[in-house]
Amino acid sequence: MNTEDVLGKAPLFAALDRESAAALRTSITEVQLSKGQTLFSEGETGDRLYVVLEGKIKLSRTSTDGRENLLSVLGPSEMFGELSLFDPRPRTATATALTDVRLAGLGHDDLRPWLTGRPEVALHLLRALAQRLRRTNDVLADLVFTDVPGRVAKQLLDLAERFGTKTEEGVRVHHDLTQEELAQLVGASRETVNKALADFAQRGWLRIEAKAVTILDLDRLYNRSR
Amino acid sequence: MNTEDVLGKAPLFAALDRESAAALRTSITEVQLSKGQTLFSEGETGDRLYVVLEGKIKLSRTSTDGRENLLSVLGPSEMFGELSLFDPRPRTATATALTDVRLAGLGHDDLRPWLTGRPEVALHLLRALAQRLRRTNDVLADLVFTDVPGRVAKQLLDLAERFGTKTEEGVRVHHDLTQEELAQLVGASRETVNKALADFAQRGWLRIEAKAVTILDLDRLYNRSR
DNA sequence: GCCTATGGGTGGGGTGCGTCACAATGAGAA
DNA sequence: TTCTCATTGTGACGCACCCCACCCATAGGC
Repeated sequence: MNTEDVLGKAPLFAALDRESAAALRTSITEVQLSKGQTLFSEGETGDRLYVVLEGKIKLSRTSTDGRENLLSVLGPSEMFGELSLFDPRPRTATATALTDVRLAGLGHDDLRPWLTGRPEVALHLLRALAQRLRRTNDVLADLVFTDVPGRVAKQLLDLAERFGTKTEEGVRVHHDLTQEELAQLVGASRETVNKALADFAQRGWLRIEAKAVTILDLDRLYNRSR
Repeated sequence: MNTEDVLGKAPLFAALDRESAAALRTSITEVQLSKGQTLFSEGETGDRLYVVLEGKIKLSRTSTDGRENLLSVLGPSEMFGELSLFDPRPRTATATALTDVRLAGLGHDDLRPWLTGRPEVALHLLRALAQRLRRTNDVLADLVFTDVPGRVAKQLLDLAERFGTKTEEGVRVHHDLTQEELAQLVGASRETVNKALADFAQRGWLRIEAKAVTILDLDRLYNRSR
């Protein structure tokens, strides 16, 4: 997919007609990172937002005693880093490339005139943040009410929706996460997640692959996630 | 505190000069609820946001199997219900009065012209949502990394900051929550929260009162929360 | 080829906390 | 006042999950 199309799906650009979008694109700085590189770190100042063009990025936080947790994994057309832009404070998360990645970056000053001059841009962004807040509240509830295998199942289904490709066997989800990272994403230990995955595989619901799974029985997995 | 001053502290009005604020106020509908009444429920449609003028409101969600959890407790000048306004979907939480309460309500159509005509309003709202998202992410991390007593301590300190009054003994926090509700707020069982509170009281860090606590040793409680 | 590092797989012990069960206290109604 | 219902207080028990310990497989460097 080309840059144009990927950007068009981001909430920021979806609000704009073709002409305006092209104008905004002139302010964009493209960034390339190779796998493992970090774009910005917790505590730094920063007022740029990014849209993933190609590849995947993870957003993580580190607790005082050094333990990590993943807030999210982002793929093409998804936006991040905008909190420091709307609310001028240090970054509260670290952004690291899970794969080689290409990003579109936009600074506060580039965006400002569009926010003030184009109400529909601000409205789209408000909607995007509102949706994120809802999602985050869902995740919160899951942490309280759902056990680890359930959260793993749910997370896999979510990843499948966003990154999955249909095959004749089922849905292949190349998530690019180590089991350690998957564990940090669902708020559990690596071992427990591994055992949950092994159990699912044992039951024939999925097959484990390198940084990927193929979901063979969506329905069963879905039931386990509720 | 009078209505004018309370509203002025809400992010929605903070963006406006005195004159515009007065104009926006004419669209406001005031609502009164008595303790225990619900303003709106999960699943309903709705496109109004509210600012608490007096009293306290809780926002809760119910999981499929009937268990509840509290998203937040809101007091004067705090805003809620705006997600359904920015993102037209059914409400994802239920709003219930913890005390007799007075609210300022504003519908989508009332607000729309201000959002489109006044960029600073939209910017303030974006900032408010960004801050909420950060807070929610903090809560998420706490659920993963902090034990129940720690979460209780943290929650009490948060409530103290927002609703506490200084006395010669310490800080009195009239939170208006039953221990059951406090438990739902920190994502734990009522019993465990009770035991944590009893332990804190035992150590002389606080005194338990009816729907309130007086924090006697802020420092120790703070250390326990980290 | 070999050697090291990184990630995956698996068993077992200890424990924090949820669940159950019941007693005690308090607040509001009649 | 007394009765009732809501809320608080506390012990016993079980289990999900964290932590530790270890081995295996694979990939990448030399």
